[in-house]
Amino acid sequence: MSNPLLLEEQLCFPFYAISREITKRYRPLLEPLGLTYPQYLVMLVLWEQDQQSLKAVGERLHLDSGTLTPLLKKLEASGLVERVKNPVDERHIQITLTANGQALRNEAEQIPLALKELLGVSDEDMELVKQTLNRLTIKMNGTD
Amino acid sequence: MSNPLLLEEQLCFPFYAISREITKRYRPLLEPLGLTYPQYLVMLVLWEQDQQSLKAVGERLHLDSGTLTPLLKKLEASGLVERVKNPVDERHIQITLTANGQALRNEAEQIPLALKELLGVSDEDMELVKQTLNRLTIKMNGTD
DNA sequence: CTTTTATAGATTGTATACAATCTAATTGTA
DNA sequence: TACAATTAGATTGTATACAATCTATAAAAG
Repeated sequence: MSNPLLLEEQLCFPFYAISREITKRYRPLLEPLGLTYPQYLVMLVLWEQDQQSLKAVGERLHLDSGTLTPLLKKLEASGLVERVKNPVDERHIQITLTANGQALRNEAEQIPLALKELLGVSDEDMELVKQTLNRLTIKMNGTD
Repeated sequence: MSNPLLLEEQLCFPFYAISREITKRYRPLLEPLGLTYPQYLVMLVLWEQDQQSLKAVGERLHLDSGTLTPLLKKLEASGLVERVKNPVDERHIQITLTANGQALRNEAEQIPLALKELLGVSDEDMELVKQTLNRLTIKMNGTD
C-alpha cells in the first residue's frame, strides 16, 4: 500500500499551491491599479453591489473583521471607499465606493482576460475547473 | 454579454476560498500535533526524505527563505528538526528530523483519512479534483 | 590568484488570515 | 423597563507569504 503522507497524495497541497500561484500572477496586473489581490476581491464585491456592510462583504469572501477592518482602512486611505456607520444600526458600517473607486472599475475590466492569457489555460479547462470546484465547494459547505 | 468582473466568473476566487477552507479544517487535526498547516507540509516533505536543504524543501512547496527561515526556526524551537550548515558548502543548511520529528510521523498518519471524512468528499470527487488540478498545474507551469 | 558573478539563506517591511477577546449597540425577555 | 444575551466591528497576538535587500560563501573568469 502506498504512503498516505506523500505530498502528492494530499488533496490540500494542489489547492494551496495553485491559489498562491494565481495570486502571484495577478500581482503585476493589479499593481498598476494600486490593489493587492484580496483588495481586488473586495472591490469586485463592491462593484457588483455598492454600499454593503463589512459583514456582507465578509460573507461573500469568507473573511472576518480581523482581516477586513485593516484591509478596508487601506482602501479608504487609497481613496477608493468610505466607511461610515449605518445610522439605522450603528453596529454596522457601510462600505461605499468613492468616485475614484467606481472609476477604477473601467481599468479593472481588462484584467480577467489578461489573466486568462497569462495562465495559458484553455476555455474548456477553465470551465472544467470551475465546475469541479463549484461541486466541491457545495459539498464542503454541506458539512459545515 | 455578462459582466466579466462578477466574483463567480473569476477562476481565482474558488481556489482562494477553498484553499483557506481546507486549511481551516486541518487546524483541529494538526493542533494536537502542535503543527500549523504550512509546518505540516514541511514535515511531509521531510518525512519523505530526511536531511534536505532549505532550498530543496522550498522548491517542493514553492516557498522561499523569507517564509521558510522563520517557519523552520519554529520547528526547531519545537524540537522537531535541526538546522545545521552543510560543511561541504556552507551556504546550504541541512534540515534534519530529530527523534521527536520522526516519531511524530506515526501520529500524523491518521490525518489524511480524518480530513477526507471531515471534508465529506467522495473518492470519485477527490479523484476528479486531483486530476483536474494536476492538469491545470502542468499547464500553468508550462507558461512560466 | 585576484576579481567578478552567482547562489543560499537571513533579514526587513508590507499585507494578509484568523483565533480570541473587547466594545458598543441592539434585541429579547422576565 | 431593567437586564441578560446577541451581534457587528475593532483590536491583539501569532503565523504565514513574498518582494526586496543584505551577507556570506562558492564558482567562474580573467
